[in-house]
Amino acid sequence: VPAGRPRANLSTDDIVDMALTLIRERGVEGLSMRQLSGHLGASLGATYRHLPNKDALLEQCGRVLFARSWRPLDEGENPLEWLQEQVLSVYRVLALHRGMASYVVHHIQTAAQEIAEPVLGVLLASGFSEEEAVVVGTVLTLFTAGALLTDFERTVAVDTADPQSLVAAGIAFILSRSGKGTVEGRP
Amino acid sequence: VPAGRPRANLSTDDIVDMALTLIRERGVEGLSMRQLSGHLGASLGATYRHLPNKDALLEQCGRVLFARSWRPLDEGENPLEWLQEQVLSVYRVLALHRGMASYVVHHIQTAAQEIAEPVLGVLLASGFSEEEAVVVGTVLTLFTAGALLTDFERTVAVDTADPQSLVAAGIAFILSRSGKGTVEGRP
DNA sequence: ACCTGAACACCGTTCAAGT
DNA sequence: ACCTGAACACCGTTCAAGT
Repeated sequence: VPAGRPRANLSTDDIVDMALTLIRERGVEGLSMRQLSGHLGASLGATYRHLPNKDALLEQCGRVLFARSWRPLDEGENPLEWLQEQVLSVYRVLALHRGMASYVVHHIQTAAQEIAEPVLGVLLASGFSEEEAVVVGTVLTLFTAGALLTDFERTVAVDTADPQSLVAAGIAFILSRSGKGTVEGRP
Repeated sequence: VPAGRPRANLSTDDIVDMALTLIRERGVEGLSMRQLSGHLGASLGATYRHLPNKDALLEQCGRVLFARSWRPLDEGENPLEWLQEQVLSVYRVLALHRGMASYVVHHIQTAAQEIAEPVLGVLLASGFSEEEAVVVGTVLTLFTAGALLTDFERTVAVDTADPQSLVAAGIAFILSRSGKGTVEGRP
C-alpha cells in the first residue's frame, strides 16, 4: 500500500476508474480492495461505503468498459458492418483488461436485443426465414462470446491470420448465408 | 474440516476425484485446499506433495472432465453428427461442475486439430473452399466455447427452445452452408 | 455524520520439526 | 523418507471506536 493522506470526496466513479487502471496494469487477479484503497488514498472502510463488495465493483467495471467500447447503431448505417466493428472494438478493450471478459460479456448479452433487432431486419430482408434468423442471432452472440472469452489469439489458428481478420471473417461467414444471394446493405 | 484419521497411500487420482466431487457440490469457487485435504483424510502438506499448486489441480480436473465426456470419432461415423454429440456431451458435464468451463475449454482447444481434420474433410467434399473450411472451423470452435462459457441457458433466447436444441441448431446452421447443396454424410 | 483500521474468518503455500 | 500442521503473507468484509 503506497503512502496516502486521508481523503474526502471519494466518489464511486473515482473507485471504478482507479480499479480499471490497476486492472490494466496487473489484471483482475492482481486487484485487491486494500491495494485499491491505498492507491486512492482512502481507507478500506471508505471504499466499502460506496460498494457492497468486490463483485459489485467488478460488475461496474464491466459496465464501464462495455460502455466505453460500444457505439450504438447510427441511423442509415449498415447493421452488419456496425456489428463487426463493435465486436472488434470490445475485443480490443478486453485485450487490455485481463480477466474482465466474463464481466463484460454479461453486458453484451444484455445488449443482445439491441443487436438482434437491426441484424434480424437485414437477414429477413435478404431471404432468411424467421426461424433461421433466431438461430443466426444465437450463433453470432455465442461466437462473439467465445472469441472474447477464450483468449483465442493464442489457441486458434495462430499462424493463419491475425485475430482481427479471423473474427471479421467469422462474422462475415455467419452472415453470408442467405436464401437469395449474399447479405448486403439494409432492407 | 471433517474428522479424518491420517492416511497413507494418497494418490493424485484420489485427490482429483475428490476435488471433482466437491466441485459438483459447491462449484470451483467453494473448493479450498484445506477442505479438500480434510475430506481426503490427509494433511495439507500431503496434498501439496502431489500437486505444485491449486491451479495445477484444476487443470487436471479439467483434463479429467474432458476425457470423461469426450468420445473419439468412430471409423465410418458421420463427423458432423459426432461433433454435435460431443459438444452436447461436454455441455452436460460442465453444467454439473460450475466454474470448470474455462479449464475444460483449454482441452477442447487442444483437441481442435482432432476435430478440424474430419470435419474439414466433409466440408471440402461437399463444396467448401479450403479457405472457407478454415473459417468454418474457427466459427465452430468459438461458438462451442461461447456456449460452454456463458451459461447461456439463462441469457440467450430462454423462451424459444431448450438449450440443447439451440446448440444443435447452431451447429447445424454453421455446417449447413455449402457450395453445392446441403452438407451430409462423409466424403 | 463520517471515517478509520484493527479484528475476524478465512485463503494458498511453505517448511521446520517430528516420526 | 515421509508426513504434519503451525506459520507466513496475504485475502474480503465488518464494525466498535474515534473525530
